Amino acid sequence: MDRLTIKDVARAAGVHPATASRALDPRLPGRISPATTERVVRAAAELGYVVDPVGRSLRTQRSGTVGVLVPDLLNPFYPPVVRGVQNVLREHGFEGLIASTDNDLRRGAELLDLFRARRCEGYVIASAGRRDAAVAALAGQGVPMVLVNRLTEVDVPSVTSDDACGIRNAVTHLRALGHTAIGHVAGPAGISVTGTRAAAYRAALRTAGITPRPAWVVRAGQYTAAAGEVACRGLLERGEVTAILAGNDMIAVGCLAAIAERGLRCPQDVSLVGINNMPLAEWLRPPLTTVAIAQEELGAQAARLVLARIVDPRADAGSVALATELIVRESTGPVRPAARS
Amino acid sequence: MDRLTIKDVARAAGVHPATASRALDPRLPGRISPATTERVVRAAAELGYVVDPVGRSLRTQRSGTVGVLVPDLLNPFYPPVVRGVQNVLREHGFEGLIASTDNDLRRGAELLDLFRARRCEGYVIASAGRRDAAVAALAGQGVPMVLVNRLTEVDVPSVTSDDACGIRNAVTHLRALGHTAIGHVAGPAGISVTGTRAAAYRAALRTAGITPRPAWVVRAGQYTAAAGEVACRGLLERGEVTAILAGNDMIAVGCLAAIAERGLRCPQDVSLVGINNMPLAEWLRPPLTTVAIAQEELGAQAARLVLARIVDPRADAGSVALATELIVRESTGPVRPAARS
DNA sequence: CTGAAAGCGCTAACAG
DNA sequence: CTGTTAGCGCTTTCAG
Repeated sequence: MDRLTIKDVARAAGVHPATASRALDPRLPGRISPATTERVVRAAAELGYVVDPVGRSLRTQRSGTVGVLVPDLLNPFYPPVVRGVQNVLREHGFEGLIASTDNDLRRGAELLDLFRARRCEGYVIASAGRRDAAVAALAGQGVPMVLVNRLTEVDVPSVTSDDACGIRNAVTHLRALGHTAIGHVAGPAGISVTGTRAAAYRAALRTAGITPRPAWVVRAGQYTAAAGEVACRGLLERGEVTAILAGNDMIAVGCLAAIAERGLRCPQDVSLVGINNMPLAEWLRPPLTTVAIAQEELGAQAARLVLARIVDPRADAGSVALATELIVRESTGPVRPAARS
Repeated sequence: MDRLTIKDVARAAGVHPATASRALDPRLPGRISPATTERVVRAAAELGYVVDPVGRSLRTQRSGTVGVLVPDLLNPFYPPVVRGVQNVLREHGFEGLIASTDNDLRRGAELLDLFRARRCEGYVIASAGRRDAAVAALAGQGVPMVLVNRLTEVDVPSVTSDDACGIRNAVTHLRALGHTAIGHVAGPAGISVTGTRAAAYRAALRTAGITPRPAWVVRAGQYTAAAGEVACRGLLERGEVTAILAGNDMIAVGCLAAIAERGLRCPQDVSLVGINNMPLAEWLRPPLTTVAIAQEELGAQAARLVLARIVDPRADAGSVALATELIVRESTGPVRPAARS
């Protein structure tokens, strides 16, 4: 009942193993007579035969496997991305090997080696640093690879969210509420989204007729609540801004803590906007206004691009930017005239 | 630079491929002369050879792969578990295939088939229903398998948290604050933890000298905030309890919403305790008192048990219950004399 | 201790 | 359209 091979199927159908193999391969249309195909398929079904991927891999030099690298599975941003990737891969008979780099480039390189050892046919990488030697090396070899969310200096096909548009909408929203002194708690340097978002923030301010001031921007050392809290304290001490755009929702959580700690209220004293729309955003007090990113779709698109490149390595998988949506909750409100202490 | 085989290593070292293979196998002590071993190892290192797991698998009939099934990767409880599993597996040269069942038994069965097709050598299953035919069938075949957190009717080695102890501590804590009318918002039926926790809740009450009343217990249809909110409303309407033990943190989030909706304050009017200590617990308003579970350790232990059973299938991997810890935050406080409506 | 040979399960290339 | 043959990369007999 356990080890069922193509030979068993062939014997049951009264044909040669090679014929059975061909009959079961849907990509060979008309190469086998309908009658034979029918007999083989029936025999396989009755016996409950499933191909041994190992034997197949050895012969075809293809593993049916894609490496998926995320910075941190514990960060609620990534599980939906992984889910999107897995679903699409499985639809196409592939399996994703999932790993977390813990935001460590060296660990990422090790994991890529591991994936290579396992003969992954392609890679979905959400953990790339702007300067990521391992990723650049792999890209240089022409291995099918798609970056998600974070880009490298080297040009590699990617799927990102259109943060610039989302941030523009957020600033417009704040401007309409009367805010003109809008701060930004940026994420750590060395990751592309940090720069993208900071630039988009400045551009959006200008578009709204506001001249950005350097004193309005502080940097969090990581995309975590703790780092966000520390950074936000610095911003609040200067007492200039009435609204804050956080680099992402985790940083926004830290901002919320810093705001409360200082005896201020959100949104009465300070309005706050996050980015990502993580599940926890709606459970915060106050529920967080945030720029939603279609995380699962991010993963799904990435998987589709990799698969396309696996099927045809020369297919130039262009990069994609997915639309974002501003989710207005209760952390943003009209500016108070007296707020500029 | 790409396809490097054992033959290449053997040639470089001037030995037969079989010899090279033996020299690189650490489990064969003294079967190969130190000099030869040295030469082969050096050659392999210089060339950058890594074994092809496919060729090895085909020969050894072992895939180096373990299937890992969780109910829902988007539920923040599971990523740490997965991480614990992966870390231990990788330390031992194994790779985990990760999949979410979306709390759907049929989907779980499909995924198990997928894993079986990929020749997984063992399984870590965190998604078992109390009556789970697919899991039971697999267990019956003597395939190495360890359940995490959720148990089935069939007896299978498992790693769980000692919820009973944690809940006892939570009730003791509430009792010390003066609460005697303590409610419970249980999770959905059909999952073992739901029953375990409900029973532990009743036992803990009795231990604290309180006679549990049926009217104090309501059931949420899922372990989600939305379901918790609906269930909790029913409990609050009766107006009997001054404290609530939620079936887990997600349900607790829902309780928080229901409490606020009713114009009550936590903890002044109603104290609340969760279970799991998910990351979001400390970001809630008020920060949630909860029973912490060592999730990563849960996964790590499970992986160790499976590996042990893979190495020696007759090893009777006993079940393990990990200690819990009550994390007291701000959602629990002294009972108000006037609180009983 | 090492070499030779065989074969894991599958499919591509080559007949027929 | 189908059978034959061969070999993917590795390890494990079996000889020596």
